[in-house]
Amino acid sequence: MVGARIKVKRGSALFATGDRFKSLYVVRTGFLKTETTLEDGRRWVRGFQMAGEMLGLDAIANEAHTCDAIAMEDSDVCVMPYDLLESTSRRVVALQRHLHRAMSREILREGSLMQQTGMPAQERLAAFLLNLSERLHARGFSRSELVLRMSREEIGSAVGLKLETVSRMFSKFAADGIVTIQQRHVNILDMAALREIANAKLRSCTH
Amino acid sequence: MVGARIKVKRGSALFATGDRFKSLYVVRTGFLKTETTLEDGRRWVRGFQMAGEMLGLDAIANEAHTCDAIAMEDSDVCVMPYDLLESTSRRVVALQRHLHRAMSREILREGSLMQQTGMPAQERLAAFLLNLSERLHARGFSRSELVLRMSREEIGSAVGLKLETVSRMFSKFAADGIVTIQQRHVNILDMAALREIANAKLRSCTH
DNA sequence: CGACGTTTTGATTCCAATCAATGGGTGTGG
DNA sequence: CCACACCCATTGATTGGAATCAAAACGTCG
Repeated sequence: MVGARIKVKRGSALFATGDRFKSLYVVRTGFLKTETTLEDGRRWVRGFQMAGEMLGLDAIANEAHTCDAIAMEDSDVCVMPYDLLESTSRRVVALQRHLHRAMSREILREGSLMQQTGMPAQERLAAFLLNLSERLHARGFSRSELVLRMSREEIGSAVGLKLETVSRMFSKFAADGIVTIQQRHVNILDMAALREIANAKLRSCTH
Repeated sequence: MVGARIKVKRGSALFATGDRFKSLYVVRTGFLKTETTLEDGRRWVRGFQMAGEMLGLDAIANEAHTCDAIAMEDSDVCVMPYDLLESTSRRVVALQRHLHRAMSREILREGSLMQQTGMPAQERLAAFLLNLSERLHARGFSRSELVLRMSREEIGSAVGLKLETVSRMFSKFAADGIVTIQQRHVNILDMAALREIANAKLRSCTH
């Protein structure tokens, strides 16, 4: 049930904002980001996608892509023509289920990001690191040692902070002995502490 | 293709967080809000739903609702059993399309809310008012005269601000002659100005 | 009328953005 | 191989906008 596979070179786009919607995509190998250009020309990172994750779901509504999907490293992507998905999912219940869940999960993903609005910077970054850690772990990598494929600016853009703030918070985590950071190599030393920071609301209430 | 219709009394819940997912819902008449309880016990409004809008899409992924849907006024809601939707949409292409689009639109909705993260308070509120205005207009109501069915606190919660800030910004809009406000009755006097505020990024670049 | 919930307004605080400068890494060409 | 340039990251100083704290005005309903 898999369509063609295509390679996307680092820095080039799998699809761009405004492209007519024809297919959904699943990352096979590599690492992508999705981003949009705001009215003022600044770019806003909507998410990062790694192996097994789907792209393009937002394009169904208007039959046009609403963001650019850009490879952050040479990537291998599976193309699934949407009309084929439509017709096949009419016959194969499992596929229908899978598709609906993928969409629903995307709604949840955006929602949980939304939730961070209004949270302090350190909580957002803790959550960002934990999320990355989990996703990498689910793919067989170390839970504690991660290599960030994106710049501080891109992280900030994704979680709603400025790059300086990202840098400061990373430094703070390092000073507190929660992580070690060398450039883009992050080592999580104290997972529990990170989790506590990410859910700090709890304590502020227990007070 | 419509299931049963049920009435939800003002203040009571159509569904609650954790409820097993069985159906999607479409508002017939009335006005609902969806909200979740954060770990610290505070409540966070995820959105407001009016006639024609769908609820429950976020529950598909985990077969459980992730928010409470509460009627803000006596409402009339159409219940669509999900397994029936599934099987019917396998036969009726139009329904399948409709469902997919509804999900995709929900993804877009969350995304456009996300976009407001980092915007100044007045831009968010301008956007909020415009959004409400559009949706009411699409349902045959006046574009400029609206009655807010929710409190300042709920508005703030939905757009990521504190109630005092919401109140201040409303006062500011009124002082600038953009709107008149008496309690929850809002009259938009200068739609163009409101739109400019909502897209202020443009000007800050043109500078 | 009186009590409660909501809204407005004011004073102050605090966090992240901004402005600004320095340091570190990487890659290229002399 | 080193020097230079460029990009990215860190750190410091200052500013600004929303949150917070606090109090008063308004509305609604029993």
